[in-house]
Amino acid sequence: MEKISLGYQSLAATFRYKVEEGMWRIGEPIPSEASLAKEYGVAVGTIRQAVAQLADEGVLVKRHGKSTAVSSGLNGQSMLRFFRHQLDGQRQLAPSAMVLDLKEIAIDKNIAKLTGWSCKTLLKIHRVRLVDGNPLLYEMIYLPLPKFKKFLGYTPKDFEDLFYPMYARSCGVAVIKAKDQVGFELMKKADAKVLSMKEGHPAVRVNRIAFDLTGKPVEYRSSVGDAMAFQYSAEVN
Amino acid sequence: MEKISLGYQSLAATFRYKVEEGMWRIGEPIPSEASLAKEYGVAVGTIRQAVAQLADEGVLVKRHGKSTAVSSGLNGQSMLRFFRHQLDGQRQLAPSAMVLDLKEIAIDKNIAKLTGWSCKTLLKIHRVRLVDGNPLLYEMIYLPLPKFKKFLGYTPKDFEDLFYPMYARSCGVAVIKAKDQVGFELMKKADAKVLSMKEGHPAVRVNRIAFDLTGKPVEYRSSVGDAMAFQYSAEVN
DNA sequence: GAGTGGTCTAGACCACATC
DNA sequence: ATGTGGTCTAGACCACTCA
Repeated sequence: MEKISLGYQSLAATFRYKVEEGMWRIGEPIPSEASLAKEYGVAVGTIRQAVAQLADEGVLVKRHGKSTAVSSGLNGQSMLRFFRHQLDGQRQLAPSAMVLDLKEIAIDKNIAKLTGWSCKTLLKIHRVRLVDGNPLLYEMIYLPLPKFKKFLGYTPKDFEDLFYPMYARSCGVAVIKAKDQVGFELMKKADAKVLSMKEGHPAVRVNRIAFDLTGKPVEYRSSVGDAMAFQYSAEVN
Repeated sequence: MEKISLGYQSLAATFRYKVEEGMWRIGEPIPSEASLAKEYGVAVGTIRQAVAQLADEGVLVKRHGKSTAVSSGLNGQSMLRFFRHQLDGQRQLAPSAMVLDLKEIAIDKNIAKLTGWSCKTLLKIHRVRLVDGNPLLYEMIYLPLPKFKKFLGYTPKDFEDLFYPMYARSCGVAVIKAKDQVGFELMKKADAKVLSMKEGHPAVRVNRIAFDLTGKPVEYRSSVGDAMAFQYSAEVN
């Protein structure tokens, strides 16, 4: 095994590969910087630079005093917090979620184009997100099917409130990034029914593509809710 | 002058201070890393770490082969690109902007709360952003007044299409970050008139607070447009 | 060619978490 | 006490920009 690698960028690529191939498993610690330095025959500082880059990308997580680990991904609370809730004094909010339906479908041409997925079938999950029992968001979630086949045997009540941690635990998929597109439309009949609203009511739609550790799209999600209750926050840099 | 500073974080704070106080001026190069190392009696690597942190924050800009400089800020095209334009084949889009009005006003209580500004008066600028001559966005821009007093003598036609570079050049203010809030409402009469639309039409409102090199709010902007033509993109990490 | 930042080394010592 | 990552040093050499 000759080493062609030169420089911390190649090392970073090597480490990224280890994560992709599952040699470094999600949520688990990687070898110490000192041992990696020995293994690759470089100075510790060089290892540190490579690790720092991956930590920047969200692939690795550094923990002072403990080992560096492969990221387990976002926790998935990132959707509901975008709604403005009518603040009833200091009362606690009780967000929850409910899966209405799941089924295997043929891949949608539009979704295939957006995600670049080459699989033949998808798992389509309908669910509602609620606050204090009131339905706020109606979500359609599409997952590529070889990868998420474990969910095929699930029933609606087997799903947890937060999906992303469940992806990590059950399917070995860590979501570390997502791209949202926010648009407005008039509510369709089917959506209105689920949300107990009138057809034609102003609605917001958020289409999201979520990415895993390797930068590949692993989820497509289309959510609809009451435009009047919606507020989206973002930073521009 | 004794040095109490220890570590690259203190150095970063020192450098940030130099930028705040104008000792390092926006758009201009800072001393080389070697000379800074000598000046502060630390190793070059330590200087590099401090500089890297500020570069990360967008305060400094590194340029391989040339000197590191204080950032001149964002270029301000970050608003209009959020609309979906009906693509007429491969035709080029021609975005532009027009200032309708500017005046000095007493500070708005709500804006004061959002920005933390303690000044007494603001400059309020109305402008329209157009694509191919069609009004798409109606913006109200609020600027704190000691800082932007130079604009008091301007007439509408003195303003350029992109505001942020103009802030930098004319007022020494570099915008490097902003926070957007996207919400939905029904169009008010005054807004509808400017945009050639009907009152009560679905409208999107984007409220933005823009921050300068020192992290202080320097602009409040409220923009309204046709919700049906709007699309907002953001990344979640 | 002179000056800048970018990469890398081989150490030292510090700060934190854990046993 | 041990092992981890965090900070720092004092060099060396490389890569880029520009006069």
